[in-house]
Amino acid sequence: MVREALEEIRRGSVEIIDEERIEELLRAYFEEGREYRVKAGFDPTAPDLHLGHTVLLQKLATFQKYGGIVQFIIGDFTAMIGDPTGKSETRKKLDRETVLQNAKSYGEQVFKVLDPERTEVLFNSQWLEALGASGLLELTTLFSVARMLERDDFEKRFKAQQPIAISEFIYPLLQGYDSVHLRSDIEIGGRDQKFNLLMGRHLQRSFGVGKEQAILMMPLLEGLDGVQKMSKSLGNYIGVTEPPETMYAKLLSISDQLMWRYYELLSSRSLEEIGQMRREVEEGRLHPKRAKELLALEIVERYHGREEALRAKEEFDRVHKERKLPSDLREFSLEGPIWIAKALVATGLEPSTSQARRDIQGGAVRIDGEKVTDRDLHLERGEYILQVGKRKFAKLKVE
RNA sequence: GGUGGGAUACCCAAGUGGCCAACGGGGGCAGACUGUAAAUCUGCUGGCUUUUGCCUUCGGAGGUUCGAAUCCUCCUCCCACCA
Repeated sequence: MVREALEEIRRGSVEIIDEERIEELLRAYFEEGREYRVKAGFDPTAPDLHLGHTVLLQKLATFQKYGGIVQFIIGDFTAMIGDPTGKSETRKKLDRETVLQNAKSYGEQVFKVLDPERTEVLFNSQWLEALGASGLLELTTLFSVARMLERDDFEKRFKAQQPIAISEFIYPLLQGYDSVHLRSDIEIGGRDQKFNLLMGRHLQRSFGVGKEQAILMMPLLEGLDGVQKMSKSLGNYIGVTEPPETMYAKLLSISDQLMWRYYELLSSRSLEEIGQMRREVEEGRLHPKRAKELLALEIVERYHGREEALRAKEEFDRVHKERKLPSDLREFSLEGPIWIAKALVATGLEPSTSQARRDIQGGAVRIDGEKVTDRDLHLERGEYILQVGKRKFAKLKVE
């Protein structure tokens, strides 16, 4: 039992510090039903969770299966500092109302993965405000500048003679203090969080609050491009609130190589099963696209349910396999006669008439399936199906 | 605080009076090939009632000039070395 659970917990992780502690906690749970606390921190800004975040959430959910109570921390206080990522700046404190609103929105997204019954949502301003200047001062005596400078990005910036605000030194201390205050048994975070996570252990030791937390680090999920980490600003993400069709299509567009990565980090299939599939694909007994479909179905189902997932697949196949029109064609009605480039902009298929002209020139535009070659084409009264590239369609009625 | 260097399109980066809507690379979009995969090859990559035309853009504001990303003045920001 313990071994199996541990195996599942280990899956996909980059590094675990003090694995014995986790084993201990699991044993205590299986033998005496004793629960334990697993902490993870999140940004208080408006959440728009994508699959990258869910890697962490799913790991938390695994812990919930085996006796873990998740301490879901919304870092509304620490956000004022801004985690030192090198280029970050001090951020403004969000007002209470916004924070609460964001928290609510978090809940809506997070509980598709987490069990609400086994989750405590906490705001760290609650105890960090109370800490006060003297408390903060005391915290700062527990760690040296030299050790602080060991942190990767601090070290780099220091060597490169780039500025480091003193407040940035405070960030890890506060995050670590969260663990002291909450008596966390385990903290999980991204690989990039190692220093901060270790701070939790250090401070727990300093404060003598019992055994130090174990640490589990998860990798950052690569985005759709397969290279950079998934992030909203890079536009290579799949949001958990995106419609099923979009999710499905995005998942099918990832590379075959990346698919296995997603399988490992996002699928709930066992590693054996995944390994089996992979062998079959390599031996040519299973089409890679089929494997990708299964992955896409599983993930879409998680956020939208079985029916929606199947519908998304059907829709996708209809458009891309059978080359038929999507079922939910957006319809527009315009005064005619109208210049084709204008029509494309009006229907939102193109951002500008200049771009439209270029795409027509490049052979990317079709009307009723026929490639448009005349850039000056005008549409007369009638109904048309406009298409740009492979995926953008609109129905246009010219009056 | 002193001295020097820099700011160009999504990013990097050329360009030092007209040939510049601005070389090249990355990224992105599209086409071919496919499985809307990858790889590869090709085209495009400021906007405009319609393009061998017009308008806007080279940190900001003025100025010189027939003409400026390029020259001058002031301002803002960044970097390096020194203190």
